[in-house]
Amino acid sequence: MIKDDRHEACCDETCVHDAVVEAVLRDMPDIEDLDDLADLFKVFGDTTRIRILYALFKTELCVCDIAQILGMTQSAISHQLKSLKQARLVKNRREGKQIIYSLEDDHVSLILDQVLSHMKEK
Amino acid sequence: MIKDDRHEACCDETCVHDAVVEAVLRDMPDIEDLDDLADLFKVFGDTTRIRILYALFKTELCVCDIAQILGMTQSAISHQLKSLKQARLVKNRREGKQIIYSLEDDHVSLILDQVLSHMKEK
DNA sequence: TACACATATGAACATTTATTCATATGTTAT
DNA sequence: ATAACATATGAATAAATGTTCATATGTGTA
Repeated sequence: MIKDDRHEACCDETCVHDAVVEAVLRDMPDIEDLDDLADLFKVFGDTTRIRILYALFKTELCVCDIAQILGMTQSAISHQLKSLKQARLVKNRREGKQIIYSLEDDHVSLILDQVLSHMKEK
Repeated sequence: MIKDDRHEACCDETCVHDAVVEAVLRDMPDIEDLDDLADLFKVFGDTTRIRILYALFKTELCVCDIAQILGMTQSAISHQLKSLKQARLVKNRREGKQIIYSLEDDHVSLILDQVLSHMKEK
């Protein structure tokens, strides 16, 4: 029989190393900052957007070209470009009827390179 | 009246810059590699996981400690640790009843620093 | 002005993903 | 062996996200 209906004792007072926990909490960045960080990573965490970034890595492109390159709908691309722009990873300018997109700065490529090197390790 | 029921002409043959498109396609990494890359970013793209990584950045921790630090359920933490481990961002070892987690390598911190610097720019 | 083109956008739908709950696994101590 | 503890895990639920479809906006051109 189970007589212990309070068997979620785990982590109440038992196994937690209080000193360590407090030390870590003291040095943790603000939750808001970590949220912003996660949000930025989230932008990179989608195949379509990563492919767009790699395409733009080579040259600036209009929306049509990107859609053609990825074999996707103009609408889908446009939606994702909006995300990328909100995250300040790409910028755009109008040129007649077209709108030309390009990478915002070279942090993008640095970030991509960093993560790529992690992957290549094994 | 609308006589043109085929007005999705966009990007068919018209505005696409074929030469540019082909050039970009030639240099694009394999889709599979880009998928892997996106998957890795996806792991960073979650508040809980980012907070876990930052906690581990300071010191190795058992699951209970992490749950305590983040103010979350042991189960939730355990699930996320699994993701982090599959992505090879953390490793673990058993120590008695506890399992101690720590960062897998220092690429993690390099990646985080890189993205942080992008955010701090403006 | 009217039309065609390039892009943007809102709503709907489908899919993915994070957390919770209940329970299983594996370790230590009695 | 049994009980208690620390962690892992499967299923269910809820929330977030990507694509599609239809349509709107804005630009150049006849």
